[in-house]
Amino acid sequence: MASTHAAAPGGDRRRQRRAATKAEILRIAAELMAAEGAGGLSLSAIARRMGIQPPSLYKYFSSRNAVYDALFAEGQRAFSAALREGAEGAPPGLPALEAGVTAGLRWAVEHPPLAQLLFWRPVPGFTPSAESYAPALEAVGRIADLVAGAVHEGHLHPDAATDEGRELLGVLLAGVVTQQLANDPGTAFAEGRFSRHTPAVLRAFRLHYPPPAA
Amino acid sequence: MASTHAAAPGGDRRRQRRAATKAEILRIAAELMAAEGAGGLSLSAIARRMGIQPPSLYKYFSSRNAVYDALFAEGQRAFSAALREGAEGAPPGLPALEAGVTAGLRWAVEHPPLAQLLFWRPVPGFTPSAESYAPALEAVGRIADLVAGAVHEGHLHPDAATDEGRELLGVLLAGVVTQQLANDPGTAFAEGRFSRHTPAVLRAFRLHYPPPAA
DNA sequence: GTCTATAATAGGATAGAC
DNA sequence: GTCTATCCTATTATAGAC
Repeated sequence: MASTHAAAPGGDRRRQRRAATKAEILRIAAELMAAEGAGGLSLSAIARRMGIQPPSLYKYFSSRNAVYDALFAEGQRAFSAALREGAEGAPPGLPALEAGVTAGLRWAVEHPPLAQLLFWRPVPGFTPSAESYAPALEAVGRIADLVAGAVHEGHLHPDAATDEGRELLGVLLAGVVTQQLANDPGTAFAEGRFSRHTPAVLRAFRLHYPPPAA
Repeated sequence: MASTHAAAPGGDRRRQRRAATKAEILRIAAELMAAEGAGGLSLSAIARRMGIQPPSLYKYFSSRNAVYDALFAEGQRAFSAALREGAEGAPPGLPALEAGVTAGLRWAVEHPPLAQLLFWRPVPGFTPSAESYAPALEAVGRIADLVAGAVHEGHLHPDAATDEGRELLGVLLAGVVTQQLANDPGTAFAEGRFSRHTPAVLRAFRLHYPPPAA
């Protein structure tokens, strides 16, 4: 009854090894996307870079799109984590919103291939699976919560928490990422010709939804 | 001395026919990009759709990237024209700026494949030639002129005409186009989940650079 | 879990006949 | 300016030995 997948001695090591190999595949895939463009990923190139033969990759991912799907999920989780960690270190309300959003943008600018996969649709035949899309919805919800928090603290007009407000914020974020990655790639977040204007972008959002009291 | 390329009788017709064929190639290429994604263009597919053999295409374009280059140039010209025509129909200053920008965004949302080629970098090995990039600079200059006009009329703070102001506006435009094409493609400009917020986006820019007098 | 071998396709691009 | 034929390369994916 004791299969190789059960909790037999050595099974954990084997699973760890397998997970490490999958992680290395994804790491190299992201490197290749950075070099060739997000749509230019090929299993052969991954295998070459790893020093193995292409068929071996199928023991870890069932298809090329499965690799994209895993990268998409990983990217969404990392983006969502950046939002959360950025917001955690700041006082609730507007500061948390702006810190979270800034951290998210920084992550995106520092991870071009994954960010392109999240914000654009650069791969012809690929659409994320429902499982991989779940963290995407979580990130959207997280931003919505931060906006709601800022409204609740009286730092923003309640209209900021409407569809219009959330979508306007999404437009601003996507704009920074898009312009930075398309027109000034490889520059650090703080110096990026577009990402350096993140504070101005946040200011625009603030001015658009001033609190009722002010 | 009279070569077939000179102004001999019939030469014009021949040139027109040739230009028409090139235009049809580009039209079909744009259709395929819409269906397969901007990076998914193949000469074979174009030839199939036209009912000719792939090698025949090389009489019109010297390579696959030459097709992309022509599409890029065509897109930039059309985008720039949309800006100009939109601005022309409005009073000078802020109205001209907002009308021009809105017309440009409308064009982008209505021409997804070309807009992706202009705003993103979806094709691995392709970078626009200097000739094709010239209209891009023209479009940028046109927006700068519109901003300067609004400042000159006293409708915007002079800071709007700085690098920061122009880059912020670029971020806003790229954000609308990106979000609309990536997350709600195929919807008309006025109803698009993101493009419908164009007036709000322009308002944010206005509020960010209020005129000194106000 | 790795390999070799191979299928099945497709792609871009060129040479040369007509 | 169109075709056929072809080159060369590359891809994803599967079958089966070890």
